[in-house]
Amino acid sequence: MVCRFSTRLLNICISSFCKVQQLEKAEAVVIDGKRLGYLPDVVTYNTLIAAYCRFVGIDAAYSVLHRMREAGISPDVITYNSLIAGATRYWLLSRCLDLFEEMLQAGILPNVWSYNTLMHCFFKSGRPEEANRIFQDIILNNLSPIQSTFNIMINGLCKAGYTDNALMLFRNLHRHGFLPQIVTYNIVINGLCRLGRLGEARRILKELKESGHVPNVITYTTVMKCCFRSGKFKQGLEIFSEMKNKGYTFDAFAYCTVSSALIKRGMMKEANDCMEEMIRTGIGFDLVSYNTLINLYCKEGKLETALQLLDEIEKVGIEIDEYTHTILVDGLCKSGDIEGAQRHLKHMNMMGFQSNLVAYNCLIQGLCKVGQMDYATKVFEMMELKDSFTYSSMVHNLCKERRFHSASQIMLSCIRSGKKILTSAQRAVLAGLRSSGFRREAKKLRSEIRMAMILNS
DNA sequence: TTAGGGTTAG
Repeated sequence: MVCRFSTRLLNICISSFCKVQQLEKAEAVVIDGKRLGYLPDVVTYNTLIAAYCRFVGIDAAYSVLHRMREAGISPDVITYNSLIAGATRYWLLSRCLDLFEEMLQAGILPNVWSYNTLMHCFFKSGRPEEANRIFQDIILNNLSPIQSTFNIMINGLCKAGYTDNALMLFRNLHRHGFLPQIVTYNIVINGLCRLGRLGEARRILKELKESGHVPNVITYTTVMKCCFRSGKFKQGLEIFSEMKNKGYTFDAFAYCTVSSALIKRGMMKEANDCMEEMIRTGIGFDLVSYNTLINLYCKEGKLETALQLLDEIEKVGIEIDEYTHTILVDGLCKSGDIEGAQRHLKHMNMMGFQSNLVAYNCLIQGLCKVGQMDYATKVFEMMELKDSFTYSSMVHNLCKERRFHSASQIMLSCIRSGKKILTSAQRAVLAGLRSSGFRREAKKLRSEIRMAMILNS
């Protein structure tokens, strides 16, 4: 009895350290506990696995699983749920599915959280139809959905571009016997803010307050980000200041948001001050904080310092992600080291990063900037996945080189594929054709654009 | 134990 009570205390202590990202201290408690005769149990290992997934990486979490098995403790449904959530965090869909299968093979019955996590994983991997199938299974097969089931669904729908369906589900929550939680409100506000639907977001924020909830740190960060995104820079900074007064700047989120907004506006000194303030406050650095700092160094032209920081991240044991790589590819391009950027992109591909679209867009920009337009065209043609950025960059840069016919072809293929192109890019092509004596072609292009838009609507 | 906020390209 005494031992069980102490192990429970031990686990509470470990959990507290894990929550504030102090994994070394959590491990030290495990060691001390063992020395005193209190052996770690399944809760101890589950807590550590969840923390390693969150703050370090999936491989580190697997080594805890290995230690757990060596200690003769069998993983349970919570262990698997944590690992599946960890794999989701790192975009490893096939690993999620393997883990789910492994759990079934081990005779462990999945609970509603296992399904929730799998649903989240499908959404994150860009497979909303499969996520919806799981959601329907949960509802129709009476697998006792919980509030989180709906939160994950609403969030997934928003992120997958089905914001209006998400809003419908949000409005119909009561039919399933639930009321929106603060989390639900935050999800919907964020979904609307991302689309620039500020008026509706404001209305939901009003509803949140009227329903007796108090906006929390996440509501604040969401609204602040929304201000920066919609050009209301001063208002964003005012929210940051209010957050400080309320004690809502206890983690890295607000600092990273503000620093990045300052970097985008070229306010490097202020961005530096912001990150330094975060360091002074004693907030631990996670991957996003490191990425923000690397971006700051890159934009200041301090490539060496940025690369030194990479070593530091490696020493801490954090696995870098596609953001880190993309920031470096962009930094290398902007410093004129195109070969270095290409090498890095190749390395990124070899590492199996599939979300490399932004990195390729950076390379195209970099090549255009150093006048290698033909090479940029080759890269453009080779790219399997392209977005509005890719097309707009190509069109703008071709126009700069007065290659208006090539620009008009690329612009048309963009519009025909249903993607938007910057209005400024459209104007540049049309004006370029006209000014270089191709008035008839410009007129024809205008009607082709109109036709493509009608066919896509 | 799990869900919501922060980091990249014009």
